[in-house]
Amino acid sequence: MTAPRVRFAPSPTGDLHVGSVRAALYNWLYARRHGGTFILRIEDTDRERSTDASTRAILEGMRWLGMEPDEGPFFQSARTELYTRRLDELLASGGAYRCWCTKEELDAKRAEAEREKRLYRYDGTCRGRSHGPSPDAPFVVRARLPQDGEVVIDDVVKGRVVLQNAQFDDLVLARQDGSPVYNFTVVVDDIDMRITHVIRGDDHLNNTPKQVHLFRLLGAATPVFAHLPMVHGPDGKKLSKRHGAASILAFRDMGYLPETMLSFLARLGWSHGDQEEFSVEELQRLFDLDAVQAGAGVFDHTKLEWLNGRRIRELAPDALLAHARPFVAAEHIDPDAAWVARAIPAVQPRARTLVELAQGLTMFADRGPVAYEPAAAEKFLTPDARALLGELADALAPVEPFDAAHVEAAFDAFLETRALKMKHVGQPCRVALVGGTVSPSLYDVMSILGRDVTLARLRAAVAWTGPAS
RNA sequence: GCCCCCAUCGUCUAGCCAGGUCCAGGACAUCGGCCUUUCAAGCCGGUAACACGGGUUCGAAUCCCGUUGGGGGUACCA
Repeated sequence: MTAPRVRFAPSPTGDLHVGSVRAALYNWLYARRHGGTFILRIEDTDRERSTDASTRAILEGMRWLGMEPDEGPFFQSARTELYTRRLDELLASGGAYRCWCTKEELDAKRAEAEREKRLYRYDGTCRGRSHGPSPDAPFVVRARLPQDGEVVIDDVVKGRVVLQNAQFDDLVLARQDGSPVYNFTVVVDDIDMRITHVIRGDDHLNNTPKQVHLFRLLGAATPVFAHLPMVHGPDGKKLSKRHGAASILAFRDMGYLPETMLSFLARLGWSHGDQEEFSVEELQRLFDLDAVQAGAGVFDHTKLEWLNGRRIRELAPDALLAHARPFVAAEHIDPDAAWVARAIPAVQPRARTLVELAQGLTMFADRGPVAYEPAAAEKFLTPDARALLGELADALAPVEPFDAAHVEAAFDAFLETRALKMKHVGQPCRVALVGGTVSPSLYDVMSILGRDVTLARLRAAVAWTGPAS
């Protein structure tokens, strides 16, 4: 087999959808797996709906995920000359013809067909016409498609699909203003770019027979087709914003790692035995089309979180911090502060997203008096406990160096001399230090806070006088 | 309406192509337990599925047909 050439061909009409990203991923992985070429093509033939912002979002999303194209990005809007040339060829060969039917006439016929509950197809009025009602009458260009017989598509994931030609219109190739239409530009470009495998969402399956005819009309061999199942939300409908998030950049902003998205999306609709987590390198080595699922899958946000948590725990603290910098800054914490580096390992096993990681850091920031959670303070900062905290502070004051191991030793000694158990001091101490009942290990908390802040917070608790009101 | 696609635990899936090794395996979630200074993490265990109906076969989750359900398409959108 010669090296495959595949493409991701999004239209820049909105956010980069995770379903699209998965299609891009499968193309990219297929290319990597088989030593092929991955091409990015922006299908912006619809001038009305295409936006620069959307193009930027596509490029940004692809870069974030590390899926850089080997060729491109190509913009269809810059390739009109090619389309015009191929259109002229088709017109000359009879593969296409001019159609002077007006939109109004066609709409009327369509409405009539609907009224009579007939299947509407273009009736071929202009198939045999050589000229219009007047020399300057506007026209569209239509493909001359076979009216009987069938097309067979041997789809890699869907299997053998047979469609009757009688169902297809003579589709429009170019609009009245001469601009080419999607189904035509796709085929022209797939030929021009020597695409060998068309891997895309199965919402395009119905377009495929028309495109197969265009390949033939243009004298080209058809590529291999692989139609991927859709990605649905929990309600079984196509995933969209109403399900929370559907844009890849939204997931980035929620604190998911790019590797998490790649591993998760790859696994949604594809599998390799029972393996649940994949590195990018493994995906590139293992991925193939034969293990792609035929049925649609539901995007399971919960499992994504679990996977991201796993990934966060695996990362080296400094690598994790590198990913988390913008999220840390968003919590008004300087990512370069020395204590941040100390705190990362402590909050790391508790975070499922980078947002949670950054939030977990806030309890260590020195921002004046600790704000106690009312219920926690009331329950644990009893007079007895507060007295103990004062003594604890005195016991801890001389610890040197003030790291987790030495703090723990001093803490144990304190407990022993007072014949106390951790459960008597633990939670009061935690509330004094971070304001609530949940935190990393106390020894870690204290060493991260440092001697001064630790002692200050402990002594502040001693002076606490009950609920403010 | 018509056309096309799909169908294993709540969810992602293994098994299906080459029928028996499957009273269906893994993972997320959930429930219970262990660990434990809290919360996580980790470990152990439980609940939970072959959509339905017909065939074919000694034997079907696996093959065939139908039904039902879901999704997609039906543009001078992509």
